[in-house]
Amino acid sequence: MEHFNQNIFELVHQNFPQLSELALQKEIAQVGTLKHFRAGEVIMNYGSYVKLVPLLVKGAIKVVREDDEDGRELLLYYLYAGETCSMSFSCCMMNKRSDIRTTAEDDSAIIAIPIRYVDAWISKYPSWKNFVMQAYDSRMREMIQTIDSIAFKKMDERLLKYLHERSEAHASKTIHSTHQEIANDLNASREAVSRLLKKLERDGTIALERNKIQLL
DNA sequence: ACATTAAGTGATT
DNA sequence: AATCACTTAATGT
Repeated sequence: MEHFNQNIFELVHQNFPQLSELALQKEIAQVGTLKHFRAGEVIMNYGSYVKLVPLLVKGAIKVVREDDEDGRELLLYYLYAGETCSMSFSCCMMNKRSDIRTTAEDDSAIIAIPIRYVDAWISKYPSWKNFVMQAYDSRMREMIQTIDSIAFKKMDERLLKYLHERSEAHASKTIHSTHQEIANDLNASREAVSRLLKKLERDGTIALERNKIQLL
C-alpha cells in the first residue's frame, strides 16, 4: 500500500459520501492528488488530453464549449463541490482530446484521479460505478434542460437562471462581470443583456453597478 | 484633463 | 432579437 493521504480521505468523506466502500475511499486517498486552482485559472483547455478525472471538493468550475464557426463560447454548465465532470470520463476512457474548456470560477480544489483507476474501479466497486452512472445521468438531464431552455425559453428567463447560477456558484449575491461577458455566456448581444438587466432592476429584483450585479 | 472601457438608447432589419 | 450608430457614465493614466 502506497502513501495514504488522510486529508484526501476526509475530503472524500465530506464531499462524496455516496462512495461508500471503505476500500475505495482508501484507494482514492492513495492514488488521488489534491490540486488547487485560483479563480479564473484554466483547468483544461480544448484539444488537451484528459488524463485525470476530477472530484471537485471546493469551489466551482465553469464548463464551456467553443463554437466551431465563429469562435464564440457557449456556457455548458457549472460544477460544484461533490460533483465530477462527466465529460472527463468519456474523454479519458476513449482517450480523446477535450472538446471543452474548464476554468475555475472560484478558488477551487479537486482530487485528481488518474484514469487507469477510473476504469478499474467500475468493476471493482459498485458505489463507484453508481457514481459514474449518476454523474452521466444528471449531466444528461441538465443538458436536456439547457437545450430546451435555449430552444423555447425567452432570454429573460435564461438570464435570470444564469444570474442565480452564478450567485450560487460563489455563494454570494453579488456577481462581478460585465454585461458583455454575460452576453457571451448566453450567446446573446450585449445590448439585449443590458436591456433585460435594466428591466430587472426596475422590477427591483437586482441592483446594477459597473461590473457588478446584486441579487435582491 | 484625456483616453479607454462599460453601459444605455433609439432606429433599422 | 441582432446589429449599428451613437451617447453617457465610470474608471484608469
